[in-house]
Amino acid sequence: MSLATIPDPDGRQTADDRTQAIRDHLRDAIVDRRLAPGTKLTETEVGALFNVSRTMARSALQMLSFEGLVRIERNRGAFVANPDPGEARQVFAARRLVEPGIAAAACAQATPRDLARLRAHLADERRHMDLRGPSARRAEIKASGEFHLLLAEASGNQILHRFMEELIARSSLVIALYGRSGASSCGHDEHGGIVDALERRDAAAAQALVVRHIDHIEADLDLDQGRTTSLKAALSSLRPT
Amino acid sequence: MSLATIPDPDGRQTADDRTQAIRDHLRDAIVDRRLAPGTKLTETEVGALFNVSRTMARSALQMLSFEGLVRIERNRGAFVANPDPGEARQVFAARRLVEPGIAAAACAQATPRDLARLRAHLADERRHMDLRGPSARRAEIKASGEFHLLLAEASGNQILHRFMEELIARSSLVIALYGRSGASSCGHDEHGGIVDALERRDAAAAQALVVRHIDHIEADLDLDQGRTTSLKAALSSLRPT
DNA sequence: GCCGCCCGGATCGCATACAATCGCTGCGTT
DNA sequence: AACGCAGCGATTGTATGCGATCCGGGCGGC
Repeated sequence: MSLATIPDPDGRQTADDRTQAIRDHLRDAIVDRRLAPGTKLTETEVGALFNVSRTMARSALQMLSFEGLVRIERNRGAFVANPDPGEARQVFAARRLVEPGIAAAACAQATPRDLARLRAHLADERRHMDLRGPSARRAEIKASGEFHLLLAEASGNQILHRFMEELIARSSLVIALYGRSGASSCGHDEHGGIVDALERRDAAAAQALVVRHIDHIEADLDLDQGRTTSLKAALSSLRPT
Repeated sequence: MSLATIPDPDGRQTADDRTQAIRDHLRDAIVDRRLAPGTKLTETEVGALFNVSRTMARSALQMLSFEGLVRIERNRGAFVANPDPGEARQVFAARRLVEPGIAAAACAQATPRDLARLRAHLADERRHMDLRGPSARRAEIKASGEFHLLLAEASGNQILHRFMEELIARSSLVIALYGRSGASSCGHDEHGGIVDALERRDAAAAQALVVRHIDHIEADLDLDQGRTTSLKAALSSLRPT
């Protein structure tokens, strides 16, 4: 029954913000699709799951709504976001705008430490790729997202990093929703190529590779599926339980 | 004494979210420098100013901290952000990355309605430019920011629009902090040129003009002033009252 | 006289309590 | 039988209370 457990339930070790921890757990659950899009997240329920009061649950949900992973309707409650194809396209349009620039910046700014972390991450990704099955696919999506986050970190710009955090989280949700399962593993080699470009400090190449990479990810999506009617779109907002 | 008043204090007219209104008022006050950077924003005090309880004040402050306009220190309180030159540079680096792309997107997506609104805004800006004095300068900074927001709106991408909202707010703060007063009015003609390019659907020109525009804004800043020591930087975090 | 320590006030963190709102169910009416 | 409406349960919106934490000032020791 438990969705996730706080590392230290008696609440001392965790030190600073427990609400932060709740938010992270919920975000993971959403991005991993352990929480289906459209699911209602009752404040009381969330609070009970994490052994905190509604205050904290509410706070965490509000944070997630800022990130676009949760939709809050006044006097109705919070629901796991259920991005329609249009929203999905916007997410990727934003990535297409932002990420090449981040790659270029990372080319100029990346420290050896950054590069090492990227390399280490590539190894992680390869490990996930060897596995099969739905949980492996989840892990793969998550790892793939983390690569882009590391890239943003390497750019040395905290603001862009935070933007990317949001974009990656929403992308993961979109991929989980609309991804054709088949080709999603193609990403890894492209990641490697990007790191190569970074190490050569070849900004133009890095940018081009990132654009191609995003193209590939988006091409793997099936964003035309729900195109029946506007009624369907309206219904998709309801909880599928 | 009153910082700002809620349109309808008895709290009916405002309809949906009062915390939203509080956040907007505070943001305006910060961006306008009616609240000096470093000022402590006590939950109780904010609540009293807007006739709400700490709960709402806290919520509004938390939103602002997400936007980077307020810094929250655990068990200490909320303070108006006091961006150091490094942070200022990150803000503008982010804008330099994002805005040209937005301009290009706007070239492709802008509706006649968008263009009309941009034109109307240009007229507003010209009106502000004719006035002199500190309050006029504030209005000018704000109007200048709104132009970029309209541009983001014209791009048709809500996500990018929200990113720009944050960047513009932080930019306004940075300009207010580090701007040399003299040349800031140069921006207007550039705005006009950008709209011209949009109307011609000339994406390349629009991008180039936006980049030049951001260059000019940033060139007008004096980001080397606090370069004495790291001690100075540490002290700048304290409240100047 | 200077330094470190302890204590008090202020402020936040979080929980709980009360009020407002919404959707739903069941009844009465047409 | 279908529609409209009123009461009710559930859930959120908002306020307040209590304990925890941190900063600053006063006191004692060195």
